[in-house]
Amino acid sequence: MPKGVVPKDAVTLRDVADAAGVHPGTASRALNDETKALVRPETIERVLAAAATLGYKPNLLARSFKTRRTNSVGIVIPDINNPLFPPMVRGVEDRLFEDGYVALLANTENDPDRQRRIFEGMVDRRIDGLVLATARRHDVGVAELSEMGIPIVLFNRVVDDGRVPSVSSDDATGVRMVVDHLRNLGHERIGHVAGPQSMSTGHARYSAFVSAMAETGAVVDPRDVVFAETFSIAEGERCAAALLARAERPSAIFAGNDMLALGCYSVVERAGLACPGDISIVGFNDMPFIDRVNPPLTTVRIPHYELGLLAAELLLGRLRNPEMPIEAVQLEPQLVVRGSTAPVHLRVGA
Amino acid sequence: MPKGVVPKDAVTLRDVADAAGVHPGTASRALNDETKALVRPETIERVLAAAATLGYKPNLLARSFKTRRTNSVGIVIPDINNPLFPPMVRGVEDRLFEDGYVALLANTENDPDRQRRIFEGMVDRRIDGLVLATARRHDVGVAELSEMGIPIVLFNRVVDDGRVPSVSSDDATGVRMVVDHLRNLGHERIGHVAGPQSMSTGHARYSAFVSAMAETGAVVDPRDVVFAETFSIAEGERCAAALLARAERPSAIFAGNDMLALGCYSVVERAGLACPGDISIVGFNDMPFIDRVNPPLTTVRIPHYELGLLAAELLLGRLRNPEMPIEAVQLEPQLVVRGSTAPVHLRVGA
DNA sequence: CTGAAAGCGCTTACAG
DNA sequence: CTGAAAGCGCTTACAG
Repeated sequence: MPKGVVPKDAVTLRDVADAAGVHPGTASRALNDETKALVRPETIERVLAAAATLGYKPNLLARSFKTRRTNSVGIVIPDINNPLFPPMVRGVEDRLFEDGYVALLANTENDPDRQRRIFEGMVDRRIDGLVLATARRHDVGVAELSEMGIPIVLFNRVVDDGRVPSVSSDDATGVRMVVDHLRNLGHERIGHVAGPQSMSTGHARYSAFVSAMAETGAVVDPRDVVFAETFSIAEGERCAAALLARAERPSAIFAGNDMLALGCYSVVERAGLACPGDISIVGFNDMPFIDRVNPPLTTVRIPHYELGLLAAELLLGRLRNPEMPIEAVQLEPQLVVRGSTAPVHLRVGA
Repeated sequence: MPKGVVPKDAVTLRDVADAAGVHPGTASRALNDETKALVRPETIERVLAAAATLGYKPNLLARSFKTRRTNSVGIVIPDINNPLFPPMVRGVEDRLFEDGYVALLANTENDPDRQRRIFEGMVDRRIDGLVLATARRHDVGVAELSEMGIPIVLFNRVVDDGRVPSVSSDDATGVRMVVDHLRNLGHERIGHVAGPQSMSTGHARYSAFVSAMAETGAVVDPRDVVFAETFSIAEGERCAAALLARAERPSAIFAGNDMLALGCYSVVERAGLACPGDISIVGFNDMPFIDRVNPPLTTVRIPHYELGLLAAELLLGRLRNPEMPIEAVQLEPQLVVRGSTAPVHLRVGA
């Protein structure tokens, strides 16, 4: 490591000021959009010309050190390998990029300790704000950040106490569409592979499932609901296996998201069952590439990219005006009927 | 925007020094692993204790401004929505995180202008180095960065002049495995949907295809090769359609990557052809979730995560020692035979 | 081993 | 409208 060497910037503000024959303070004001109103037009021109000929580029580190703004924001997600997140992350990044911000990305793996270390690294680097998809319903990390006054926007998942701005999908509506669809097809007993109840998505979809079923006059046998520990294929397999192991299995399974649905697919296939011939399966999220699986999965589409875009928009708003009221935006989902569901009267043996 | 307000850090090095009864310079040395050897053990202890009770956290911006090291690196990719990249990005991030680095992520969309703006934003923020998956075979942006002395490591794609460190897959070997597989199955004429020739991946696979075919005694009709503009499903469709439009179509298509192969799938299906019944298709990359498509795609697996890991490792090495010789690592690929290829004698009408 | 001082490159009240 | 000065919070030759 080169030590003791602090190479100076090729050309600094002082060089520009000298070349333009003004004081560095004046050069600074001339170069800054917010203060250039304070300086005479001819002076501005002279400074700009000097800056251009010298190829001056401000040292952003010096500026940030002074102003405490870095024009960088952190994006924290569980795992970019989950296909749900790339489009959301793109949404956030694209909006940030538009405003000259840069994005730090990190994956928590839903590990609170890792999340804490990630938060620390970002806060220590003085990110201006944070966009988070990792919130648990009760999240001490998020609470701490809030108390520190770090601007935050949650996306996809939300916290239980509604004191943090967020952008998510209207899961209650989405689930109701699923239940109505299945019920209209004639399904009486619908099983549910529920997501983790420590997360708003898992919990909201589960409770919406119970209410929606009740609304259609169906009662949910508690044994027809199995709770996954994580939103993963492996957990989907475990839960689906439990459901299929019952003496009389439900004629349909609503999975808490597409990853869990993929797990259901594997188990159903391994059990030698046909889908939707023997059992119908529905997912949630309409994540990228899920439209390529076989049989085509009926699921609920949520606007991934827009969700990210909006989350960034909200954060940018708070950065401009910290006093902005707390918003919890919910985006409308849409049922996408594909091949994994069928009327029960078409079922083999039904 | 709160103006004119420069809130001071809660507790600074000066506070710690005061509490410990030492000079700030001494406190700095005591707190820094590289200089603590210069200070007396009791003093270190006193400083550490003071820092702990005060809850001191160094201002990383101030430190970076002084030392010109930010412990941050940029990851630049074409598009995180391409399933190939999430695992690679994870590999890079995980390795960086281990060493206390933070990652800035950006997507170029293969747009040189956007790439330039991204580079500028990162360089201006004084990232310590850059890991790039967006290189073209002749890339002025990459060349500029190199000349500026910014430590770079390329991954997935490489540049033609081998003067930039890189980690990629051994495409020549991978392609040879594909060709041998297909030839052993009895295929005489194999078409190729080639990737963009401006990128090393597209070009290397295309030329390896031609050589490997020759090695097996087959000659490639130039009309059996169609060049895609991008590695996308849409381009795969366009190229496959061109191939199928020929009076006598080849019995197999080797696609430059899995995205292109997916495009081939669509066209074949739309044409009412069966795969592998009527035509065999092979992809490249074995990208995540490609194992879920139907029919199962034969492809070449490259170690995505390890590739990212190694790229980060190489960069970290260069950060420690800028004089490190330039390495171009190639990782071994592996043929994954699934259902999209079949012996020609089993074909309908063959 | 430690102190005193300089300085990294900006921005911004404060005067004029 | 502009200059002069202070200062953001560190690190690091330079003395002692």
